[in-house]
Amino acid sequence: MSLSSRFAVGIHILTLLEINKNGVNSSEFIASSVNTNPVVIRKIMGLLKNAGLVKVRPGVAGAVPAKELSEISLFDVYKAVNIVQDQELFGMHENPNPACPVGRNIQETITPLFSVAQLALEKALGNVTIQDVVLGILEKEQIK
Amino acid sequence: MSLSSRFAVGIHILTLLEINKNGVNSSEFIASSVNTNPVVIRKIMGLLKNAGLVKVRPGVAGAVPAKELSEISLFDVYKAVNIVQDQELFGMHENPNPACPVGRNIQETITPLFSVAQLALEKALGNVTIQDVVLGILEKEQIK
DNA sequence: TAACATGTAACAGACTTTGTTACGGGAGTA
DNA sequence: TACTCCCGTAACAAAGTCTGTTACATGTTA
Repeated sequence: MSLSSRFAVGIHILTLLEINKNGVNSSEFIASSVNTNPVVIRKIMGLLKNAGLVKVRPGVAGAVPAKELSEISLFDVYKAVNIVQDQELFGMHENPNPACPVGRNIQETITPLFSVAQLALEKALGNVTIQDVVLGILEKEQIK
Repeated sequence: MSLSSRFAVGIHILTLLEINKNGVNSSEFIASSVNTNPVVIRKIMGLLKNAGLVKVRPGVAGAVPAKELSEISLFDVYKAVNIVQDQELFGMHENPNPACPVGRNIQETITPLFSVAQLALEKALGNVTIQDVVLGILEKEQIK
């Protein structure tokens, strides 16, 4: 089971805005790089826009970053594209039996433990920026 | 989007084995505590068994832990119930365009970054044991 | 006004999870 | 042996999400 690829696509989009900064980054152009439908890109772009990561205007072709890419972390993108809610990375079974000591306490016992793990994940994502991804790609291109 | 509740159920099962260690932990009994179908429990129990965490025998009612609960971490359970594969916590879009510098490099650039985050998550899970969960539940029972 | 891009609703197909029923086969007891 | 209980597993259905598509309204520019 994997989390939605919206996250990876969001990173792809932002990275592409930089690599192709001299071109026009329309949803169609981006879609051809990601290899998907332009509507998929527009939906994700909308999420990035709501999060204040990109600027897009209806009717005007092309999106641009709303911040320095070195100030957009993978965590920002992860939050923006909404693949996981707070405290909800790990699914919980509903309505365990309140007549059982385990059933009536398991949720509040486990929740903070799950939270710690989720926060560790999110912290790791906060340590990397889109700029890092851009540099990684440029390096790989140099080598080739 | 949340990861499968099999993980939470697996923890519930192992915890219950301890709390109800003087009783017979049949799939039906456990199912009533978890509030699900016995078959769901048997399936998850099979995964725990394959991972060497519990002992169960066909035809014989009841499961018992195969190790000390202080030596079973949440990470062990997480691996056992198979909610996430290695390097696959975050979904990736397939077949990005190889004609684009971003498309042809994004996967290998992102994969190690995702890996670091996933490992941080898993490490956090490794720091907690089922015994900790058992103690947490006992504490909550004392207070009430 | 014409041409083009974004924003969004609506829907379909694919996939996974969760819950069920059904049944084969092992284990223990009378 | 016959009976009963339970685990193991296959098969299937319902529900939910993701991903991709079509269609169309709205906004912008020439």
